[in-house]
Amino acid sequence: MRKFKVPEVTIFRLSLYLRCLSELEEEGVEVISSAELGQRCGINPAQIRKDLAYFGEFGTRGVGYYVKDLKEDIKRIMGLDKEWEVALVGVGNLGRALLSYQGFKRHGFKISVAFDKVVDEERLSAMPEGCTLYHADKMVEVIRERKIKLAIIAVHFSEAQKVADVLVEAGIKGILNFAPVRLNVPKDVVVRHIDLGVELEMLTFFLSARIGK
Amino acid sequence: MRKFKVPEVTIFRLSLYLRCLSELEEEGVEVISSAELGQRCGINPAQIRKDLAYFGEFGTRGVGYYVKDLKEDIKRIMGLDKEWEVALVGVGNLGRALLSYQGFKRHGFKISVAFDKVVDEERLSAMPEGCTLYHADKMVEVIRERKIKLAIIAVHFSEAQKVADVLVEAGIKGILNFAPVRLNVPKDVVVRHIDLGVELEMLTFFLSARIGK
DNA sequence: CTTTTATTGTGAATGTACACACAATAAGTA
DNA sequence: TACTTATTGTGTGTACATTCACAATAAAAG
Repeated sequence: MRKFKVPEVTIFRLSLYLRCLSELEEEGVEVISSAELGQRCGINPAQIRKDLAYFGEFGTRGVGYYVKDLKEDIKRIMGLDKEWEVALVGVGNLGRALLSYQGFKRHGFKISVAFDKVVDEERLSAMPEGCTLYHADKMVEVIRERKIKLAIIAVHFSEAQKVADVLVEAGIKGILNFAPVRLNVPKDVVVRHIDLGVELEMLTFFLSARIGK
Repeated sequence: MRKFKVPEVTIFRLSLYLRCLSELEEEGVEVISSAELGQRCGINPAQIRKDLAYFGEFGTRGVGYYVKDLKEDIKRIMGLDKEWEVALVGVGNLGRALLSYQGFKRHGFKISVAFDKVVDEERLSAMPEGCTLYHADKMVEVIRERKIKLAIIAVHFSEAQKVADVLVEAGIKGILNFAPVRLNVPKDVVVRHIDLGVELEMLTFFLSARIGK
């Protein structure tokens, strides 16, 4: 396990590098320098090297990085060398959108169970191959049974904290939260928060400053 | 207009303060100190004061901040003292989820037009009150006509850049992008990027480091 | 009107992240 | 094997962000 603290932005950028490397691999590029990679993903080459240096030495001096190897290394660093099962809570509009999002698979994620207070034909028909819908009452049981560690909260904000509590009880260790609420969880549980309102508000700030609408 | 550069995190936090202040107002709290506000939203009180100091003096020494006033001030700072019309491009699963998201209204946003390559009964029936669906060909015309400045891209990644180009042509100045692609736009256009894949990958990094699955 | 109290606004200190510049070094070439 | 070339890995300086600590000051109390 790592000894030194790695900045969060570094992890964020690793994920960008990974996407870029996948593209390069598809294009048939075998070797790339930090300079070229930096160009492609809009990041300073020194930054890339520093980011990677937190985890070891992956390049070859005078040559660069072998695309395939670096991709595998970053995947391993980020824990993406195996598939992750994900539990989805809330099969409303957003939940269904997430279920149909094809991008997860490419990243090695699979929503294999979904939960809702209501189990009806509409929701059942939204389930893709390999994903089972359960009543919300079954959350602890099913998640424990399947040893799932990742969950997505896509319920109304008034219920988000309650859901989070149940997920923690069920053994979930990482939560992606779409509800506009700061979740209270034990510190061994990691939460990432996607807040559409905040994102739009940040846009309007920059716009007002510029166009002075 | 502001003379000094304001860090992006400060804008992010202003948005948090705003939400917190709205909650306080609903609870009937009239005055709050930076210490209490900091407690509530998990931010150092000195940080809050510094953030606000970029824009002026809003508190009363020995007393604190008047909730209602500060809320209005932050709204004004962020350009949220008027309603913003938003154009949505892509009425697939994600687009429909966004159309039904009630949170936007609370923040003063209104999706008033939507565009898709396909205009069929399924999509038309997803339109809420006050939102019109147009064929994608009408983008430039409608957006210019209505002088809309904000747009959300919720199309397949293979089309995102093309859509962005059209939006820029139509006069859009702020884009919220859900497609996993770094958009290329003129520098007077602001883009915020929501990348589900990256968010999940960041989770697995922290998890792997902890539970070493 | 003066003193006390509470809390802001801010200069200075600390901590963190970024970018530069170069020594270290792997591979290719003579 | 020695030399050249390209590019990494990293020590160092700089810029930026956060936190501390206190002087400034508004309101309340005497």
